[in-house]
Formats: sequence, structure tokens, C-alpha cells
Amino acid sequence: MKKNTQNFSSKKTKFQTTLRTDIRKIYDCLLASYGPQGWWPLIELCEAGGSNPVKTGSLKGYHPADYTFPESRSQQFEIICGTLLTQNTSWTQVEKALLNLKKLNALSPEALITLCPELLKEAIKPAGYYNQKALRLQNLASWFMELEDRVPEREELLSLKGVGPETADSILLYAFKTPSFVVDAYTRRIVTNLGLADEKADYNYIKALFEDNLPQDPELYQEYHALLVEHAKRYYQKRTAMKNACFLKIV
DNA sequence: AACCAGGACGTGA
DNA sequence: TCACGTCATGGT
Repeated sequence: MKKNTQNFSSKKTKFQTTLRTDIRKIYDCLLASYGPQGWWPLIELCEAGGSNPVKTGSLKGYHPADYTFPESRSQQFEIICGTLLTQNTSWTQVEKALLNLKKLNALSPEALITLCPELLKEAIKPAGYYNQKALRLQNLASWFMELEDRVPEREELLSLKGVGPETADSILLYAFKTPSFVVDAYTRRIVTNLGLADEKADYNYIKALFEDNLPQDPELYQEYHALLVEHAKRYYQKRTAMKNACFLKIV
């Protein structure tokens, strides 16, 4: 709560305007390179045949350039479950878990809270941490039912078990189309490699780095985060570090 | 055969 | 505050 507000006096400094330009340039460059990513993926769309073979992650469920989702409360809830399940886990594993839940007809808040814990754990096992995630999913389900049509506050989300800053922002941005920028491990790797943040910069610093330099547009935030993930998957994997080859360094 | 994946939380210093 | 252990399956 101190180093975040690095107070550059009242007048706009050259650094600030440059930074703003860079944040925009990075987005433009990523979008030009990879195209719209179609996040958040919905397994509902898998059966509908939606697919994007260009992506490095899962092959299905994406809806590039279509920002109308979620279109229903059911899709909203699916996204929320996804944000919880994908914690420290690859999306392909989450997809298996979500499909298992769907087979059990348990991918609705009403069904999920009544589902017996053992069945729930078995269903989400591919996503790992199934003991805690099962508990937290049911907790999320009852919270979501009581929420009704209200849009939750960030603090409210953070008070839920298993919902930390990234999950809260993902829920706000993708389930509720609220402009809250999502910072994940990939985002952190990219901005530190580009010299836009220090390694020890905390979550809120990096979040503010984007939010302070972009218009508050949920669709822009959604696309930007998805593009950062796609880019990081190609150039910032820990095994095959290609940070030096990252073309964003020259923008 | 280690290492990592679209984190969060509890603990002790 | 903050570094560190824990939770757990399946890819590469």
C-alpha cells in the first residue's frame, strides 16, 4: 500500500505517457500476432463445434471475437467453477473435470451443492487438489445462488474460501464482464522480463500497471489477459525459456 | 523421472 | 508483512 502509489507528482511525467503507450503497443502487437482468443472457454460450446486449432491450450470451447458470453446464469456458473478448478492446474485437466460434472448433471449451483462429496471429488479429480476444491466449489455454489442478479464486490469475492486475487479478478472479468484486470504467473513473467515491473512487485502493482494505462473496457481486459497467456505459453514456459526471443521487447 | 500447470491458505518468524 | 510448506493429478 506504499510502493504501489509511486506518486509521480501531479503533472503527467514523460515516463507515464511512455508507459501508457507501451501498454497499448504490447496489446496491439499481441492481437496482431495471435488474433482474438475467445476467452473464457465454455465446455457448452464444445458440443456446438466451436474450436480454434491455433491455440496452444485446449482445442475447444473458445469463441474468438465474440464477447457476448456469458449469455446465461448457467454459463456464468460454469466460468466460476473453471476459475476455481484451474488454480495451479492446466486447462485441459479442468476441462475433464467440468465434463465429468456435466455428465453427472451437476454443473449447476443447485445440483452441485446436493451432490455427494465423494462423487464430486471423483469428478473433479483430474484437476487436482480435489479435497479442498470440492469443498470450495460447493461453498461457491451456495454463494452464487444467494447472489441472484447482483454483481459482487471484489472484497466479497476475496472473502470466499479459495478465492484469491487472481480468481476474484477472473470471476469479475469473465463471469460478470466487470473491468478488473487479471494478473497470473504468465503476466508476471512477461512484465518483469520487459522491465515494466520488478520481480518483487506484488499483485496489485502489476494489476494497476495495466488498469492505470488502459480504458476501463471489459472486452479489452478479457482479450489482453488471454493474449498474454497465449504469448507466455509460447515464449515463457519454464522448461524452454525463450524470453530473449520475445518480440515484445522491441515494441 | 523430476518438473510444472491460467493459486490460495495457514503457519511461524 | 513475508517466506515457506501444503494441497494432488497428469503432461512432458
